Amino acid sequence: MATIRDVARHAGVSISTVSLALNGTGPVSDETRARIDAAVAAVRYTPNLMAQNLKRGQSKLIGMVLGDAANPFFGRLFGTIDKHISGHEHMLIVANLASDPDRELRTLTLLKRHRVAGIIMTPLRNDPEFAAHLNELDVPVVLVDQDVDGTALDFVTSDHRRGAEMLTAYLARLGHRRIAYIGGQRNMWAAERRLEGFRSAMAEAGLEVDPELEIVADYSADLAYDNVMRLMSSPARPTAILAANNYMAVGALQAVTDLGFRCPDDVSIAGIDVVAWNSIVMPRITTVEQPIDELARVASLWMMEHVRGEVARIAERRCHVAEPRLVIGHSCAPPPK
Amino acid sequence: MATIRDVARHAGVSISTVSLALNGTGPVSDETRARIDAAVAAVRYTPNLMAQNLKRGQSKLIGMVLGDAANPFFGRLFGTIDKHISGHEHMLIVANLASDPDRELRTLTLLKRHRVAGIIMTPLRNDPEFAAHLNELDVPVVLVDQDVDGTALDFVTSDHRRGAEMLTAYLARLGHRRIAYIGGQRNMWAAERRLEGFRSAMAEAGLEVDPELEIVADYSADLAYDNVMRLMSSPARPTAILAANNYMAVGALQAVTDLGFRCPDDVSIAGIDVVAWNSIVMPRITTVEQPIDELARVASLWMMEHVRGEVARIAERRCHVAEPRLVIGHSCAPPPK
DNA sequence: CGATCCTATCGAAACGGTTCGATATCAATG
DNA sequence: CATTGATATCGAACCGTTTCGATAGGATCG
Repeated sequence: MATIRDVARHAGVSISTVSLALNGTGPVSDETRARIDAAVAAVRYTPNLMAQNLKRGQSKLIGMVLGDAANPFFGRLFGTIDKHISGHEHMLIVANLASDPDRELRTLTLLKRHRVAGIIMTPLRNDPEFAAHLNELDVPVVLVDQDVDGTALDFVTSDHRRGAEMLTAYLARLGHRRIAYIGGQRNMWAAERRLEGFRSAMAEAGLEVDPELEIVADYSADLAYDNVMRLMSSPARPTAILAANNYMAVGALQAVTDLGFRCPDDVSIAGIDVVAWNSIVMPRITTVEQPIDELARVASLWMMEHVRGEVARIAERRCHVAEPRLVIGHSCAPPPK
Repeated sequence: MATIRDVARHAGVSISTVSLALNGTGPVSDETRARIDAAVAAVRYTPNLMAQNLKRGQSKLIGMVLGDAANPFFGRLFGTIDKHISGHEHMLIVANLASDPDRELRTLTLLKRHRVAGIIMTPLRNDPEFAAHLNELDVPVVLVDQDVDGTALDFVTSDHRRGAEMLTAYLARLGHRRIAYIGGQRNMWAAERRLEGFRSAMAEAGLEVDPELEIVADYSADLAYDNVMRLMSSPARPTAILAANNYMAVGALQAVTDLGFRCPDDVSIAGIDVVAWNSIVMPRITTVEQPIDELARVASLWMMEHVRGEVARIAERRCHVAEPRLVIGHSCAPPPK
């Protein structure tokens, strides 16, 4: 592969002159510039970014760590962030955790070895050991969707608590009293916020939470299916089910359908963050949507500010909390008499 | 950030010894090794991959170019490829074309500047100019899903033609004679194969294709919606609709539903590659599924063979054609009397 | 006309590693 | 005891750039 030396030789100038000409730094006569351009084309020169970055001390690479690439939420998040980032001749190194928290530390280390200019991530873990690693990483990080307690990193999220509140309050207004909640892992930040929102809205509506109806299903459709099967087979079954993410809403609807119940006639179902294909799900599920584009825009913007050194590393952490949007579908109705 | 020099100074040895010890190349006494390990921990040394790669002449980065990150097909493809690749301490630089063919060349150039060890891509363009660029790129490339005529690059795909044939034949067996086909862009490789499959299966069944019922909707849900609205409003409306991808199947079902028709009673709908949420779409759409995991596995395997130099650049191109799977749902029935 | 200042170009030193060819030490060999 | 061969370590060159300081020629100035 052609190097800058080949260009210099071909154009009959020194390599420093080639560098000056190509980067537009330093004065170069028009005639020399023309000869260099011709040489570049002749030897098919493509600057070696690894060498440039090594010399400049910073790479034009930004790490992105996704919780689960198969989930459309992350696909849209990545796509939109890529749109913003790639305009600045940067590129994204993307790693997929596949919902496995054990891969998280190893992934961060690998990204650091690549000397990425920054990392945008949706963390899975939220514990002191992980927070310590994050703090010692010495690379700008913007967290998206999930916070990590004990760090002072920029954080962009939608208001998970408020989203759960909106849906719960909506179900309560319809007259439901026995509302089941299918939640995510207990130690994950967003899951905790959603659970808080559910509980607070229940209390606000003067309703009691039956511990039997508060399920932890780890964001998995299968676990949600099994649990809803069990719940709905009990005589004290709920009249409404609130699922904390899109997968679990799918699992819940499937279980309800398989048991021969009709939704929303026999039981109402609402879900958080049911994206994309929701438009053709019958019945269309009532949901709160996360404003993914807004999250991506702010995260990219802040990351580029870090990369350009426009924000001091020690500066106070920034938080952006986006408002979720309640989308009424046809999966909720007043409870059966 | 600590360099190998810091480690050497701290351990009281030369930098070459540190390198030999850390890479396990060359003999190092146990005592020295221990001192070096201690020094690494003390100065918090992380090897600079940019420097290593520069010296070694090859990066541990593999480029991945996605047609449209928001489409779950690409999310799952990326996730599975990442699983295979990252086991070999490689990482993926991912770029999203967002269905815009104009970004394709620029993206490839940028990846080449990063000196990626190889590129896995789902191309959008299929024209001689693009093929020429690909041939001159001088980087191992594995194409997935879409071929580019005029190149001899490794190619992994599912049998698009056969998938369309299976669905068409299925509809014909149910008794449909007026079958509409909603296709993708005419110049895209996979779209052409699917169209071929539709036509061949129609001929095979002794059915005539009404040119009015062969629609090009560019893989867009909105265009499919508009076109199906028009088709179904005509007196000579079809009794079955075959959509060439998941988005268009959704658009078609939506249009049919909005017009007050019932599926499958009034009109049957089948789609290619309706993934993920299909399990709760009511009615569940009959579809052929692409074996994404198989595509990802073979593509990763071939790429790693290229990276390790196990396959000559001039070798004959390899093609892997995976068999799609017909998944019968509830969206198809015999035509109304 | 000598001093001063651009302008255009160049040589050489980095950047942070790897690796090849010394060198030094020491036990085994004939 | 001189030779040989491991074993452990080191110095220096190199990967492909950027960039700083130096140089040389020509125009401008007092």
